[in-house]
Amino acid sequence: MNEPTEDEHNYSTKPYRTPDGAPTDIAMFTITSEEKPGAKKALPIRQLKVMLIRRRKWPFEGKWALPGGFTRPTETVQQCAERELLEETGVANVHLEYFQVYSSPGRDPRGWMISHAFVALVQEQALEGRQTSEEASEVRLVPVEEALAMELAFDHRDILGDALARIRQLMMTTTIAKAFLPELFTISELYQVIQTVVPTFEEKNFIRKVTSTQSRQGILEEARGEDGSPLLSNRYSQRPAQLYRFTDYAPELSIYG
Amino acid sequence: MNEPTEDEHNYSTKPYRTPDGAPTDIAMFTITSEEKPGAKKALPIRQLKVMLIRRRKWPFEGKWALPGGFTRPTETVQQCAERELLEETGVANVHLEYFQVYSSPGRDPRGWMISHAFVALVQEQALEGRQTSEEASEVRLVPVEEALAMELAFDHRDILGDALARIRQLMMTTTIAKAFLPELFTISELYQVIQTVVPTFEEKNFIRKVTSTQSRQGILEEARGEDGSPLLSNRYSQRPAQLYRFTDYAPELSIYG
DNA sequence: CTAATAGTGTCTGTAAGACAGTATCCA
DNA sequence: TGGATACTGTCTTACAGACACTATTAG
Repeated sequence: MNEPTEDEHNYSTKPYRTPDGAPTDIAMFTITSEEKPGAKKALPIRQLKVMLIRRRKWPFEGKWALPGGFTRPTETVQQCAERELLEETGVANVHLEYFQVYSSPGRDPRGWMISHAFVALVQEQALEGRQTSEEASEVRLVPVEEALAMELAFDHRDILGDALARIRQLMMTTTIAKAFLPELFTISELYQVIQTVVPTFEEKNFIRKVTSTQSRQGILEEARGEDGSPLLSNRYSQRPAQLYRFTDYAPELSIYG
Repeated sequence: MNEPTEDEHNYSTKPYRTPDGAPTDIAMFTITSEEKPGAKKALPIRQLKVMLIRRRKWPFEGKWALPGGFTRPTETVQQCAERELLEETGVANVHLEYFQVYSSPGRDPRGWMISHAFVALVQEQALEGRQTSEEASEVRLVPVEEALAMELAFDHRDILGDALARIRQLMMTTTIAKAFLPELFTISELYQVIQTVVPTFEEKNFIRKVTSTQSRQGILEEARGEDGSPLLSNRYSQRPAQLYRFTDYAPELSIYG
């Protein structure tokens, strides 16, 4: 380090109490898809789930908690969250977004801990294999409503509630839905994903709105083959449906106009 | 404390390096109004300004910086920001909103400091008297564009840039404009405030949009006297203008419908 | 009267919303 | 052929955008 040391400037952190750590907590969401029993080629049942791990140590030993861990002096909190997510759940290349700080005195029995909360969004496929690992019993995907009813460690239920509110807001105001969708998707897949995260969402004429270039100014574009023919999917329907992708257009919302 | 101590559980924070502090930094914005030279009863010149203080100690001695200070173990970072704002600038009862964490290693020469950044919005009148105090030379309201061109302490220019982006977004998507306005205001005052924060904002027919109950679903309501007569203002115009107030309706924005 | 701001009238295009009807394909 | 999803046609109402026009009052 070429920086001057603390001593050279008569500066010391010792007279003041300093935090005992800067942990991160990560609310990692995924949407699971399950075939409707009976009907093939029907829209699947989708569920929003959050990843929880079971604590092995004091405090809150045996309780379920959000994954996370302590930030190191050599990394940012974002890097810490990426690292912990990889270490604890084996997941990388996730949409990972900081959203809030939790600093109430006494929130952690281990000491003065100011925690940094993230939301992560990941596709179900990215978790495959992970679910059957040797630690499977200690890592669970829990439906969000169920998780909110559980007694979680620390203030993790508050954090989870806030995280859920955040991704609901993000789902309506940004194109974050792409984190839950393949590169190409049909309109009804998109509609289902939005409804899974935001159950109150309902739009008649959803197709009209989202595909009319004029009003939405093209957040979606039709997928076409090299010869210009439309790309279609019949994963969930008899009649093949047009596939779309998100453009990188990000609409600016306003309450004034 | 009735909590179990660390020792009882064989837990100690000592083996790990812990942060040297959890400071807060506050970007406090205000809009100054100045009468147009010459014309009376004309719309005032409004400017967005940010509060800076001059540092007296190492590091960055003599440099301008955002106000802020170290969080104590007995308070949340929000409470810290409120306290520091009061101590350093004499301002209380402000709209104060957390917005980001800054945790790059090396961002503070004093050690490992994870900083919590807030935006504050305050009306010019709330700062009156403060500007002529004995420390006046050490606290300044600087036009934002000027501040962004200055060499500020730490990473405060980055923080200020992010804070500005944040209040621009808040200005367009929430009713935060009320923090810069009196309880009752005219449509053109509102329009001016929005334009001062977001210079690119331009809406022909602003009155129509913002007062049509149908489309905006009433974020504003007309102010009326006890006898039901409309309350008017001629502060900035010859012809008296209708006064409005914000309702507590908060529209939910969506890119999908 | 003029300047300065506040607001209305009116026209055009287009979107929103509702909903019935048609299209496609599998079992 | 029926069921399931994917669209399209069409109609009504309402808003968006433009812009000329009127209203109010200080000086």
